[in-house]
Amino acid sequence: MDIGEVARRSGAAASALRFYEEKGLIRSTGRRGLRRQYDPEVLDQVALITLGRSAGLTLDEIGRMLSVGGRAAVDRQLLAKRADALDEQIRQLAVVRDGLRHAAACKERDHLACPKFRRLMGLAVRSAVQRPKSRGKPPRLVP
Amino acid sequence: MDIGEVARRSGAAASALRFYEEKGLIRSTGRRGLRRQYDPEVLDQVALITLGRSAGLTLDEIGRMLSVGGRAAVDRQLLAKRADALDEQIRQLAVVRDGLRHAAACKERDHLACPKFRRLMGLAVRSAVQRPKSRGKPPRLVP
DNA sequence: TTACAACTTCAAGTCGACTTGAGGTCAAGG
DNA sequence: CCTTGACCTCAAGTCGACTTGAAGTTGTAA
Repeated sequence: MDIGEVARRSGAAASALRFYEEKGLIRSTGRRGLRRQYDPEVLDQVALITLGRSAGLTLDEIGRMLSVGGRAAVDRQLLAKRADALDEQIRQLAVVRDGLRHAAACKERDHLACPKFRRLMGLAVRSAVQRPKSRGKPPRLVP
Repeated sequence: MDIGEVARRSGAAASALRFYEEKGLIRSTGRRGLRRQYDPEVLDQVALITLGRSAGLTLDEIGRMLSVGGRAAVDRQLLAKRADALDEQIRQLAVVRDGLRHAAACKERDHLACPKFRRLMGLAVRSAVQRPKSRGKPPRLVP
């Protein structure tokens, strides 16, 4: 397949696909003339990348996860560890979400005066402090 | 309070606080010499900013909520929408986590070839040709 | 009074994930 | 054969939220 077809079928821009390839997240099978050719299986990989991106993972993280193809038990440990880290990240996001949801529902005029909100906010802040700062573009939101 | 104390107590860097002030998200009460002075209530505002940031709001959005009077004029719709977006993000993270966890346990060398993994990832079922036609409920297709 | 830590301003740099633009190549259809 | 549109490379630009660095000022403790 040409890059254009991959783009059409995956929803990712051709420029993004070139970028992924440059970063080693996907591979083309060769060229036809100048043009990159891709196997259909690349569609799965791009889908995985897209999924990871919308979950807020960086391309580096995704790359690391993709690259552990059936290797040793070391990698199993690594994978399990990453899953645990995701659990933690999910927990933190849930706290923030609860805070937001309460703020949206609370009748209190000034949210900063609501004890419940303040408590939730405190939690969110504390967990935000110890989290690595995520820079760059925020995750692509799925509407 | 000096900016340094606000930084210490809020967890935000002094440079970030100056940045927030420049953007109109917080206000100093004046100067002592050159130095900005802050009221303690700025701590609440910074906490709110931090909460909003970790929920994925932009400083502009947060600024709009903070800008009306001293009270936080929170946009409930926006907050609810953001909470929903967080739900979605959490859902996607959970999918990735489950995939990782499965990959850690699965013997398959190529995870993309494993049906269970594919199902977890919500990937389209591959090559229907080589699998027996199932009677009963057709698989739910993920678009 | 002097040292110095803590501030100040302003410009420029950084990070991640791409996008955009200029200028060039090429395969296929008419 | 010629056109055309889809591709190519490479450099630079973009966006948000800060950070960093240089160069200067000042409150305060010794």
